[in-house]
Amino acid sequence: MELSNFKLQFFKFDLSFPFGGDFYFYQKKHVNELISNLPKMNLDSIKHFFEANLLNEIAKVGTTRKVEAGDILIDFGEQIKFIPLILEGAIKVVREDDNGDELLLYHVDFGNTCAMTLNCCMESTQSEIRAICEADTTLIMIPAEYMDPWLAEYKTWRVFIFENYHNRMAELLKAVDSLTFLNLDERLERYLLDKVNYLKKNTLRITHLEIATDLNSSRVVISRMLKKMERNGKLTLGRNTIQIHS
Amino acid sequence: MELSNFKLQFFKFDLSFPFGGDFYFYQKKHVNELISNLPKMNLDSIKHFFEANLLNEIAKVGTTRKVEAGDILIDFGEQIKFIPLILEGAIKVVREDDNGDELLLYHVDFGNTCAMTLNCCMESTQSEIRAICEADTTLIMIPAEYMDPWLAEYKTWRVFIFENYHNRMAELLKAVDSLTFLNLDERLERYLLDKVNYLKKNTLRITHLEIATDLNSSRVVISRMLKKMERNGKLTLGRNTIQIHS
DNA sequence: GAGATGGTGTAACTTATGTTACAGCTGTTG
DNA sequence: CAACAGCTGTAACATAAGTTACACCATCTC
Repeated sequence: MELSNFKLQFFKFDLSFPFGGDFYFYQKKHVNELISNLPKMNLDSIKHFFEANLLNEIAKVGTTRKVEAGDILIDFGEQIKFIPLILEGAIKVVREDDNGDELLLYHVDFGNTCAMTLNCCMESTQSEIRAICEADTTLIMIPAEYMDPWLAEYKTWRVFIFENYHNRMAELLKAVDSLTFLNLDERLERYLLDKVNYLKKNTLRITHLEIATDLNSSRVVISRMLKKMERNGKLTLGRNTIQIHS
Repeated sequence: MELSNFKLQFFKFDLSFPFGGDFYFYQKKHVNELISNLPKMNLDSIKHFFEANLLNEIAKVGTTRKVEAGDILIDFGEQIKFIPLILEGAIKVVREDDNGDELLLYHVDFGNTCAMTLNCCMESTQSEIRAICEADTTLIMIPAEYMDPWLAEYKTWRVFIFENYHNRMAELLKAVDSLTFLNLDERLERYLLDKVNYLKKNTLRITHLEIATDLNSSRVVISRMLKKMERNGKLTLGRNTIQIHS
């Protein structure tokens, strides 16, 4: 885990700069300037989400963190002390039962946070999910104690948090729908298209076993279905790769 | 739909009573006094959830509504203009696909609200679910426009809203878990126990077809499983009734 | 009380998915 | 290069759940 030194740098600057509501544009520019000095932290992607004062605060108390593909960001039962705000990359959120069987719930990508995590921040409960990085990911970690006061103070924070809840809820609903109303072959198809979408690649590096795990199925079944899809011209199979024809 | 006249009555009273932060206990009592004058609106069940000023506001802008068992409270695609706060009764939330196939997602009962609905209030989107009353239900309807300002102003409102989100999310997660990791017979068992729990009756008035619909299964299958459970001494079947042995 | 309606029980069959078993292939490691 | 581990393909079989069909009841209506 790499922590940037952004916090300190910003603080120094901040002392010389008495912000007020009237400095909106100036201040915004100021934050951007700072960002440009720090190639590792790029708030650009989120700067339209938040009002200037809040961006300021985020920069002050947040720390950047880089996580590699495959790393586990949050695991079951962990106490969460930071709100993760994703700047870049992609994270998958999975659920597990007592037997260790898994199911992929949904993906979280740029500009979002994990609403499951938010609950934990607000109520100091434990994580009910596991979050795994799918690609190299950059995030800002915001200490959980800011969650509540920012809700009171910043309209854009409220909007952000609620939009995230809404999105996560919609994703969960989609998961329920798939499980209830779709057959495995349809779920598989959706899964692959989803992956193509958020990884922005037509050729996926993945094994049949990994897919089976995500869909809580078995490897043999997935291989069978993939082969059928290949015969139908929907994709091309290779060792560790699947090329989707879109 | 019956609207109480609570709003006006309270307002009259309110004018003669300049509230301030220091009047906490007095004010609380005051609210209770008012409530006792209005058998139809009983804020008792929620009075511990909210700070006095907020209770005050709820009473001012909210209207009570009584809904009968079987009524549809919210339907797919509806625009939601009120936050429903359940005082008494039980509501089930279901999901439907294009073919009209249903699935029960979860139940909402006393002291709770439907977080799905909250999203809609905040973002003026349409309902993704249908909410059906399972028992005669009393609720307070709060106009959606108070959602955001109260978040800014009242800590207890924030806690309430987030707890609700958390609970709904947990329920959805439970639904996903059931669908993924349980067989239909286990889901059926859970379903029945759940029903016993929140209806607080051991003998359920329900048909096999209704159960099949809630579980998105077919009547024949449910009858088969129920019969087996009866043979195993878990319950007693009757026409339109199931008595659970607990 | 005859017919209609809706709820329940059961058998026989189909289909989707999971399981076991095994063979062949690829890339890695000693 | 021999041994091994991990990935893929396929056949044969097992199981869970859905479907169709029909009989029997209870209740309600005319």
